[in-house]
Amino acid sequence: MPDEPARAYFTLFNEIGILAQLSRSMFEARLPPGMLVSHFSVLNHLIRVQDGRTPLDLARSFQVPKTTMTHTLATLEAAGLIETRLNPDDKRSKRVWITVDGRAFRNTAIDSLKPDLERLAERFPLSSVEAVLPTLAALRQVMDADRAS
Amino acid sequence: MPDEPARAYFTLFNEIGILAQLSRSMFEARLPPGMLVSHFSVLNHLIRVQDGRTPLDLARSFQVPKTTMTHTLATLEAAGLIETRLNPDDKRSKRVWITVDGRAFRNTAIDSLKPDLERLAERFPLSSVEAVLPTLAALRQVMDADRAS
DNA sequence: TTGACTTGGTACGATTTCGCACTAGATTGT
DNA sequence: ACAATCTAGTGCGAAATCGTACCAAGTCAA
Repeated sequence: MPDEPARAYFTLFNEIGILAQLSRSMFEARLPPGMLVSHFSVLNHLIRVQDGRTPLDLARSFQVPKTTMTHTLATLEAAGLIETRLNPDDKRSKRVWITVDGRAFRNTAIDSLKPDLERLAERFPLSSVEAVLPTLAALRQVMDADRAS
Repeated sequence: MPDEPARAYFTLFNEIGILAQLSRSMFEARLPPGMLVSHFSVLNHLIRVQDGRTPLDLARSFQVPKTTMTHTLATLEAAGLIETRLNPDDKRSKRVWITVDGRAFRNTAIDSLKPDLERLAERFPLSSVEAVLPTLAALRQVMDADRAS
């Protein structure tokens, strides 16, 4: 691969990294102190996708090591936002459930983020989001598959 | 803002976060043990943009707190990949220079990443990169400007 | 059934990342 | 000139993240 295309891929990943950083700051500025995007994302995922997933499931969804997920879940459970129950089907594993408090927390967080999104939407319209999302999702799928192999 | 558009923005940031995670893993698998993307990125930036930047400059470029950059630079300097000199124009600040070893390290890293990029390019062509890059850059600019205000 | 192997989860320690508080040097207004 | 303010950088402590090693439960094959 010649230098020029390689550079384009580097630039893409660089841009993605900085955007992840920027969105992280934006989100965390609105979350209560001590709450991080990692916590919010798990709660959001439990509602969006479904309750009752295993920790390993969640780790894979977010592409983080399972030890990281153990730690994140412990924090969420200590805060009463989730609860874990043993999985009767497989005694090695747990299942994670969001609590009433967890649901409320997630909804409040979303509400307090909306002003930021609205401001953002003025300069980066929904149509642009829809323009890039499929391509990014495709990239994710490719990288995901490659990683698994 | 109704729920539906809000969800699209959430999905976008979720996708960006996971992609950042995936590219991080991909890069770090090729870097020597102990070397992280944060280190590589700084070296790359010093070559791409220019030597002789101040730590604060770099922190802003990567959107990380300045204490984080202090730590990253200390690690790089301990490894002999950069050196810092006092800035005669402003005695509060330093300037960061990449060393010969640093340059070599960065070039080696890029070479060892190329196979991954080539494999990626088979399924996610350069044209797709070029399709999303301008939009992502625009999003970055908008968020950057918003943050500064 | 039993031994080899795989899978889900955690304990532990190292490192990164980050917020807060502080110092030294620069800048601004009067 | 000089006090108030701002800026660059670091020290320190807390938390997140992650790799390694480990244990318990499940699977598979002979």
